[in-house]
Amino acid sequence: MKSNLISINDIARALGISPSTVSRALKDHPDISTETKRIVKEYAEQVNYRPNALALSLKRQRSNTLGLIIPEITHHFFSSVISGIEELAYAKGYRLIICQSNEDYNREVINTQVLLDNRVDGILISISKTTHDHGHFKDLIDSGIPLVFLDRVSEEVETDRVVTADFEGALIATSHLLETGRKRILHLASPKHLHVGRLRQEGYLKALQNYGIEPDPDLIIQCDTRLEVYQLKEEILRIAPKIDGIFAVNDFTAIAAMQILQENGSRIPEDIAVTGFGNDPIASIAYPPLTTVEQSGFEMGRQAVEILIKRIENPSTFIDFQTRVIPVSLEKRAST
Amino acid sequence: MKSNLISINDIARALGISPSTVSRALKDHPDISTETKRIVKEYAEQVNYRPNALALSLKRQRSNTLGLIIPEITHHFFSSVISGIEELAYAKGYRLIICQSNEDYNREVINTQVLLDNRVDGILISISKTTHDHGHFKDLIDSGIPLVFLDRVSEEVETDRVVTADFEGALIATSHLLETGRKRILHLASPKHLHVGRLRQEGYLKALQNYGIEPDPDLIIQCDTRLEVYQLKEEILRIAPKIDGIFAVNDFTAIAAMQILQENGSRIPEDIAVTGFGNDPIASIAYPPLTTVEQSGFEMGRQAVEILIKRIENPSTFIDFQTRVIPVSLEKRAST
DNA sequence: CTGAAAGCGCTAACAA
DNA sequence: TTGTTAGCGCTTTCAG
Repeated sequence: MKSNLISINDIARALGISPSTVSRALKDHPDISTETKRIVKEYAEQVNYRPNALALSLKRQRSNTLGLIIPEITHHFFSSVISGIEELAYAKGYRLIICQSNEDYNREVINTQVLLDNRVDGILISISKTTHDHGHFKDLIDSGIPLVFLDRVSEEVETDRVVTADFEGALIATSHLLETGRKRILHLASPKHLHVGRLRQEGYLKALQNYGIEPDPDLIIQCDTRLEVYQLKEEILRIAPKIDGIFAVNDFTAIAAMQILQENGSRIPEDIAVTGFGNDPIASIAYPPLTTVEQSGFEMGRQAVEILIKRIENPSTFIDFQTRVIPVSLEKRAST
Repeated sequence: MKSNLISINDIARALGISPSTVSRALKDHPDISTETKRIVKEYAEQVNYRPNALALSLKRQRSNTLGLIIPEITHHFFSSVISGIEELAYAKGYRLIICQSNEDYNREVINTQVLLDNRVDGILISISKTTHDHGHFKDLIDSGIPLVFLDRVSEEVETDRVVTADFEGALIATSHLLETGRKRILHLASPKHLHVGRLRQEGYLKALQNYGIEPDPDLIIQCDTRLEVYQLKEEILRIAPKIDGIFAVNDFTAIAAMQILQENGSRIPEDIAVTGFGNDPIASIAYPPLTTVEQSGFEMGRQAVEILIKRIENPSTFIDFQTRVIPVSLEKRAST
């Protein structure tokens, strides 16, 4: 059946009544007679009428659309975040526009503009690694649109946040290494300006402190991608004989490290025990399966949307900004 | 700086000129005097004017938005597809609304409605596994909106398609097993109604035929997820002694099969060589690293958008529907 | 119970 | 060179 985008006006004309009556009839306005309602609804059904969301949005000043800016869609953690967001947004009747920053500051700035231009009702954002200036977030706040940070948050901007228990995760992962008798633990860390990375490093340090171990600055290397592990291969192998454990800031780094160590003759976990962070699907498939910190992206996404929609739907009632911390747990596997 | 959503009318009022003059000045209409343009642009800049995309869309009958319906965002292949789509769509000035069907037919139908309601200019879709009725796709075609199928295509609907070279991929993967001397090759297959799965099975059969091997129906098991491998564990292990190779319809299935076989004492590739399909990141990390068919989701996404935008931007000029086949290649690793 | 009219923000044909 | 007006599709106040 043809359905070439009928409007309320078309229906009104066809039925010889006014557009306003059609509008009301379709939404069961009490003023309209049962008979008129029946006729209108029947006809609307027949021609497959569907309200134009664009016109509705313009009228209502509300698009029922959420915007998301995320560093990299192709990254299991982020794609689970998206999945969680999409799930709840859909259930609540919101659409989702997704922008990718590709870890590029400039693109992130443009993306915020694009979302604003499209009058999204709220924005979810996980900050790019190259973002140091947070002015564009402040502009969003100023323009009055609700904003929720996810995982990678801005500390300069006051708004709602949903984060992983990064400190605790790092603490339990490192403590686990210490409990199993490891003493010289290398930390493969993220750049300092990433809040997440800093928290994980603090968790690592705290664990050492709890066990009365003096941290050794040589045992903290900034290295948080598979590629960087290969670039820093020489350095890591040089340190290898002096260590018996590794706490890596994420699973990719952990696995790459395991691989170069194994190629170099180290046994895992006998010589060096390794833990990652994130519980990416690759962790359970790595050899040996990687002990890591489970971090639910899906749950983060859901909770972020929950907060965001609450803000959108209660614009007047002031609620304090909150930071929700999604708990983590240790997945013990054969690498430790 | 405050930027609370200024409209053209606001500017007109503030400057004491008409909205149409403002509109024209902002877009460098030749009729407008240089002086007026300067004043308008300066003011617009100052109050941080941004055109309302909703109003524009309504007026132009064109939203510059693309819709995507995809089975599961959390799946590396699909997330790379999304990434390719997002990349090119963004570059061409289009927004992207993403819907997830979660492999659920009903949700897929509703999603097509949602996208239509939002007046997207075109739709990209990869069909859910549970979709057997294709009426909703026909409705889309009837309503005149360009539609491009991605990877999992409908054969009942005539439109543009971008697909993987599934047959060839299966052919080269199976041939590779045969070349290395394997003769009894198990195929872990997708449900028959999935076109992709059927093509891969045909490629498998063709390879056998090329090598003069009679296909054995017992050596084709319908099993295409990690979970199903575990559910069919008994059956697979029962068959294991009789086979020397496996061609799995995807990498997860291949890896899960390797794992249950290894737990059961089989050596890979010595006893049984295994190939997957897709080159998921886990393939290179599996133990042993999995030989598999490289399939570029990113490239598929890009090409699908390219076709779609061409259709959108040349609605009148009739171009024949095309099916673009994205080539594949074999990634040889230690599992064969 | 129903209709006319205005307006959301923008553009474009037509007038001046 | 600029302004007036109508209209994209819908809702809603006000009138009848």
